[in-house]
Amino acid sequence: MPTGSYSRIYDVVRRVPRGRVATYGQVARLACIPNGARQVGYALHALHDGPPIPWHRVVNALGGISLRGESAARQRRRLEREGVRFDAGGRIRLADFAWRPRRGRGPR
DNA sequence: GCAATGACGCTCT
DNA sequence: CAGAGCGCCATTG
Repeated sequence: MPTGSYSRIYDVVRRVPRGRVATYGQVARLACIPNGARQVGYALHALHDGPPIPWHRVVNALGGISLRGESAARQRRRLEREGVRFDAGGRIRLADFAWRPRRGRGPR
């Protein structure tokens, strides 16, 4: 484990409900890390395996998959299996599938 | 400790 | 609408 900072990111990603997606920037913000979108991607990459985190529900701000090669195809596959639809451009319509968490969500 | 890298985001062209 | 450039911050060599 690199640092405890990632725990916060994992905690947020774990809250993303099935059939919905969150953007890297959104996760970063929810994890109290403004402008930390890259760190979210970095954290998920380090996720090699172990904790049951729905990393595949995290996409970029354009609603597309930032991964390359087989990894991207695999993520898309999983999302489609959850009901997430992709358009002809391989992008998700965030207006319909973006996760809308309720602020705070914890106490209060 | 500095330089380079990266599963990003926003703005301009 | 698509592509390129710059900024952001943590991890790694």
